Amino acid sequence: MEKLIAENDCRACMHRWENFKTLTDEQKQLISEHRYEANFKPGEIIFKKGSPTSSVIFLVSGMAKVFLEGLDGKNIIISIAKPGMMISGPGTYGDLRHHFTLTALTNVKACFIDMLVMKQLVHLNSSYAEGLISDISKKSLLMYYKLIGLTQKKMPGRLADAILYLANQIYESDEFDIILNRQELGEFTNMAKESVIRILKDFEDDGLITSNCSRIKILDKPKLQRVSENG
DNA sequence: ACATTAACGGAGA
DNA sequence: TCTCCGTTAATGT
Repeated sequence: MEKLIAENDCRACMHRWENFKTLTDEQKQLISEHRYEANFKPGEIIFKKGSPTSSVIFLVSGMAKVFLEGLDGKNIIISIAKPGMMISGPGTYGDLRHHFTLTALTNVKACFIDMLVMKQLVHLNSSYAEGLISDISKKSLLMYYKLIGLTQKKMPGRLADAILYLANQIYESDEFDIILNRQELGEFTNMAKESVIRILKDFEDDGLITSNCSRIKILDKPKLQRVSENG
């Protein structure tokens, strides 16, 4: 019974997002009273481009992909979401709509926090507000460098970036099972899946990585970083 | 330097 | 069986 209470009280979960540390107990309680959980299977849409930004989302468990729905049904994956990250769009303080779609890559438990409450906290707590701006700014910066990478790097550089991103930011390990398939890896690096396959093989031939199906292991990280930097 | 297309085999529903 | 995925090679831009 004790355990059940702990699981339902989101104060136990609050440490997951850095910025929740700025909240008072009372403010945390406010969030506790305005949050809702839902479970998703791989491939299921958590929210869709165009839908209202009525909640901020945190993954309790699992991973999801954040992607833009471009022209001709072509997607651009902009990031992978995992627990501890705030997932909300720039539409939050704009047209109140999502501009990207979020779908589950694994089994996902997601926590939906009422957007009105999140906005209320901005008024109540200036440290929280600053942390929120900081979070949004970091994401904005990432997009700048992603834009440079996608437009000015060649394919090996882009794929090296993707592998380093997954290793450093997502899995925090140099060996991992990618939850992205080849198609999605292409959507993340703006290349055809056939090119992804060919360049993965090139990397393998050059001793940078080993890859069989979903398992990827980085063998020579400095060299991979050089490929990333040299485009 | 890349995308596209076609074709094939394997895995899984 | 049918569909999805990974892979390869040939061809197109």
